[in-house]
Amino acid sequence: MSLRDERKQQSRQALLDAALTLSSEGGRSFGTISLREVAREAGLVPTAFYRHFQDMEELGADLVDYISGTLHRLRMSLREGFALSTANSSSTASTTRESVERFFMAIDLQPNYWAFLVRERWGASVVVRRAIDKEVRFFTVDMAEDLQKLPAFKSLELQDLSIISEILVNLSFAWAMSWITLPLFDEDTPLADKKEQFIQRATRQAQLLNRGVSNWQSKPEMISEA
Amino acid sequence: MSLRDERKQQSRQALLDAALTLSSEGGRSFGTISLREVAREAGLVPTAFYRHFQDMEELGADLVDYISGTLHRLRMSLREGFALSTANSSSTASTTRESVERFFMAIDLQPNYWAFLVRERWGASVVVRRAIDKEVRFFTVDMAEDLQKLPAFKSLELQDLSIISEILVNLSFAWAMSWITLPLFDEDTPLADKKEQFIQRATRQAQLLNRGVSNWQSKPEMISEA
DNA sequence: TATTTAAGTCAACACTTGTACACTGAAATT
DNA sequence: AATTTCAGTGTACAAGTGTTGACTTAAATA
Repeated sequence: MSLRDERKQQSRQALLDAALTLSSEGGRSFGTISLREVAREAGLVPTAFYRHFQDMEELGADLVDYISGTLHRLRMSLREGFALSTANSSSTASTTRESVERFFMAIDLQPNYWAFLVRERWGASVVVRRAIDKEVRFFTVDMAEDLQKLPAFKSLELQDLSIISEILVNLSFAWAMSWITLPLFDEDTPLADKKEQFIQRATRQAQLLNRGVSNWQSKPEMISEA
Repeated sequence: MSLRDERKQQSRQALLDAALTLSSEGGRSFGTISLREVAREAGLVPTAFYRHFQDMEELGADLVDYISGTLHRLRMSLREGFALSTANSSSTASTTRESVERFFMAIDLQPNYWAFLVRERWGASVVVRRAIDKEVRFFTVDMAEDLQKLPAFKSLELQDLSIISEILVNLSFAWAMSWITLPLFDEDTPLADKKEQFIQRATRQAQLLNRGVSNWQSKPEMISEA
């Protein structure tokens, strides 16, 4: 890569980072930040923005791609986490709890990334929504394929695994955002206590899902559709 | 109520409706609409806004209250729906499907209301977020109390019912928004087909949850925490 | 009937916004 | 060494923003 291209890439990244930073700080979202703000935060003049993106919509879509790529590693830990909790029939409550904890620890590594995806999944920009929707679909499919490789899920069809993955993804998004916004509310309760309580709740929810999965085909007449 | 108060109430309602309308139309959200826009849409001059609300934040919080009140009836149908599908152990797949269909029909009655709550749950305004969070909490508690009255849930503790309700609420929000945005994507597939497919997916997910609930206490040693 | 109250109006303010256009200057190419 | 490319600059403009203060005017009160 040439020197000029390298510098251009740096500016581009600065704009992406600026957009993420601004849409993450208190009480904002991607739809409320302006082109000028982003350029200012990136240390550029407003008109320089157009050298990298046609408009804010395009930046938004590219930001989704960037975030998705970075979160690939975190997907892995999420998969491993759920895998551990359901790999064998003798799974205990403590292993489920561990995987839930691992999930929240993964979120704490890049909370802004998760917050952006969850917030903008139904946010203002149509382009961004489409990009995230695509990513969620990939996420769901990947997880279904991974689950299929596990002993406990061998008997299930890929279609059913996709259903399970969809629940997991939707719940994960809700959990992630609740987890991130925990420090914001009820400032009278100690944060550590709130975290512990929340982990317990999420763990129980995961256990309930496990029950559903383990008994998925035990009464097949209830599954068949008319 | 005096004539003057009555007219004031009308203007107030016009402002609330305007805000909901504007934040519902294509590619917008509450954080992106301006005070002047709302006043204009309501047929008022910008400065008249201040006779009703201190700022947009206050309008947002009041709008959440208004929407929540109106959706009370829809809560009922959702409760009845899930109740029907889990009231007895001989529940079939078709009754689950019916309750899921009833849920989506309820959403179609006031899609804007649901969209507002789901979109702004993690949206830009902190005040609105707090208001919706409070409402979600009420929703969850109400549902837990209702479930407790049902035969199939009698053996469960209120705490566990709250866990189940939390899953249901989070999934319902995700379902609702996916349902509402169905017409927006993949315009090559017929809408009716997409709806049918989505209902089937949601139905299966609900069935999986039912399995989890029915087997919740069958292996109590797995529930106990360390 | 005379007075008060307050929802809605009007004009003006300081400010931010997106974008067009002509420009500079260093890196890349010839 | 001369020329081209192009990321970044500076200026400018029309349009929109929240909020101010003084005003009208019809309903409520006295």
